[in-house]
Amino acid sequence: VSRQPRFDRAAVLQAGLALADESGLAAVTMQAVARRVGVTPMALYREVADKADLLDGLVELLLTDFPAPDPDLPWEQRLEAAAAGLRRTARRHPAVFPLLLQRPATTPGSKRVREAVYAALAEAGVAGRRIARVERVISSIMLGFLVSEAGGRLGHHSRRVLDADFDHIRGVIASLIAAQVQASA
Amino acid sequence: VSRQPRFDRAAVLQAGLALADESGLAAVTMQAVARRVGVTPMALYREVADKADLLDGLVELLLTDFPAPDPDLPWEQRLEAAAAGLRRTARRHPAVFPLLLQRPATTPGSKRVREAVYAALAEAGVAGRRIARVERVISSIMLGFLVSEAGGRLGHHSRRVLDADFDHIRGVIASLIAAQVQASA
DNA sequence: ACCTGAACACCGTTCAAGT
DNA sequence: ACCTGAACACCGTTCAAGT
Repeated sequence: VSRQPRFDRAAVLQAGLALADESGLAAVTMQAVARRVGVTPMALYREVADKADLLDGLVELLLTDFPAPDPDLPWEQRLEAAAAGLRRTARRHPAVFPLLLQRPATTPGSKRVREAVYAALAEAGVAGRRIARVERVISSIMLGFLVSEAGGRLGHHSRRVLDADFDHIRGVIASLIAAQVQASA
Repeated sequence: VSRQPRFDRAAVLQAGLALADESGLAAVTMQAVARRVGVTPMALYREVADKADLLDGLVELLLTDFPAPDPDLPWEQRLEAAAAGLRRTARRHPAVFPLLLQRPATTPGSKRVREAVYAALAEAGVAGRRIARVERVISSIMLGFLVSEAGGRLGHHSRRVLDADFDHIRGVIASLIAAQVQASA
């Protein structure tokens, strides 16, 4: 006689993300998540190995909720779409977003995004042996800016100022790619 | 009759930094720091407002222990020296370093580094109205890479691979500055 | 099979008390 | 003036027990 479970892993992660969005990462405790799910803290351990696993799950949520760009678009627009999507994710989940920079990029979600960038770079004409490095440099630049922006390191500048900063970052990445295409010819 | 204190703020921060270096940020608890200082946890509250203040102090330690470049050098070499110094700090204190990206850059230590970059950019020929933005972009790029490297996001690549990545980042920053000098002329 | 209650070792922080 | 002891509300996690 198997009773049906009253909640699943998705519900746990959803509750954790909501808490982080509302009250910061420190508010994501096993007890608070459990209360939100409507269950005792110990029940969470069925869906989640421990707290680190819960946090890993939140990062994964950010990465997978984030839409894959339409593969029919030209590579420039796919990269633009990915950058815009990542920025939207950062703005929506500023408390969790910095964790992206502190965990190994080996999860399915981060692999999926990385492969999309690889494909765009190959299509742009970057030599195969250069692609992995270019992706590491691009993602470091992009995440560095977005975490700075989301974490408030840059101070409370107006949206206009931050948008202009973001445009500069995009320009830097575009000319970096152009230089790599040149070097690959 | 004023007894002389058995420890000061510097000793508290030093103990906290040592713990972070040896065992990670999670090991920096008030109790562990106190044990290391040789005192009860409550005694720390004389030197430190609370735990957040302790962590702020660690970030500040990183920023001030970091050497100011010789002002007689040409601006290119001052920026190179600053980049190299920051990378050495990141490698020495990988657990604390990511916090640099998550706290407002308004402390004396971060102001000091920022002003040094401002001066170098001005000397390079970047227009005054452009300087603050260029600094925000440069520091985001640099910190994004260094936190990725220190935090292990990039995986366990060899030192040679990471050095080459770092060279690419330096190149990106150099051509960004060149473009801004051009636009300022 | 799924969830809970009780328990453990720890955490940050307060406050009155000791010297 | 400087530090401690006792206490509080919380934390992550375990394990045996309930249904």
